[in-house]
Amino acid sequence: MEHSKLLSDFKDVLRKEGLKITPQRIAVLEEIIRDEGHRESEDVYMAIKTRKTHVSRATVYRTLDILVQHGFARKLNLGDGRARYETKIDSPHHDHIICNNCGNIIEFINDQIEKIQEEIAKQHQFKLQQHIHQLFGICKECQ
Amino acid sequence: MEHSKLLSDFKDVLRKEGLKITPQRIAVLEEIIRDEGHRESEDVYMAIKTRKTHVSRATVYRTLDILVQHGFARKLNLGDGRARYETKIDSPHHDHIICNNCGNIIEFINDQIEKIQEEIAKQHQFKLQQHIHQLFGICKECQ
DNA sequence: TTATAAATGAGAATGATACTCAATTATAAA
DNA sequence: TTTATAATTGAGTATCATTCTCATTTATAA
Repeated sequence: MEHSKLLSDFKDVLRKEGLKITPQRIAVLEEIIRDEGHRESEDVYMAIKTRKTHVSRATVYRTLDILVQHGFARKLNLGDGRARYETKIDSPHHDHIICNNCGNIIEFINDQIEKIQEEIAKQHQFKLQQHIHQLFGICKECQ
Repeated sequence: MEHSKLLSDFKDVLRKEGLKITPQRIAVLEEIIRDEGHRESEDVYMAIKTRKTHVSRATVYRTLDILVQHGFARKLNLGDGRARYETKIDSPHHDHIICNNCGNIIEFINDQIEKIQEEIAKQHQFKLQQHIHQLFGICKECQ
């Protein structure tokens, strides 16, 4: 999606929610839609500081939450205690393969698995809301 | 598996690893093979204290690690910051469906998904080691 | 321009888990 | 059975990501 469209969409969301448009919030959005992969909160914080925008860790966390809640970002839990954030704009649903050695993350999507998941949920009379599907192993480079 | 067999298997493992057989370690094993579902470390700790065995949280964590490392228990990460432990004895591989409302956990296994996972790993030239597959939704009782 | 409610940020709080190290204990050897 | 000793334990401290607090600052509507 076009950068300016995205920015104005975000501003619209903020306005609609009665939230203020601040340089910090814009900076976090910009950093996430930069689309540089699966970013930790600390990464985003440091990147913004490097770009000379004054921001705090608290605000980064708070803004990342807003982005997730409004569909601009996706939050992932890789089980290592640090959340990762990735852009959700122009990025269809996918799951992840993670290298246990170098930490490299590859995305995958499989329609058949998605369908089977729905069936499993139905079998157990669950109303499916989200899922986590992560494959862990050793990537080509690390073998 | 028979209780006494399990106990002696555990003792064998400890001996083989040069680890000592202590009442605390036995107590943690007993608590896990009780098979009362997906236990938090704190649960296990409290249960052991209730049974009048002197133990500390540190030892519970340390022993759960030993159990996981030697195939007596499985550790799961449900993304809420607290690890869960379940017996792995006589319990074939399975994944989990978790209710977002009441936290109830149901196990599932699907061979087709397992097979597809292997294919996906192969496609990306990953040597698959583990996977996490969790479905989250609202269970029958909570709808 | 002003009034004000919301946002920010520095630092403290939190909570699960890991670490430290002195005291205790299991075990192998005598 | 006793002894020597290396491993284990536990109380409390440390860690680390994240959240919270609240005084100060700022965006925005009037």
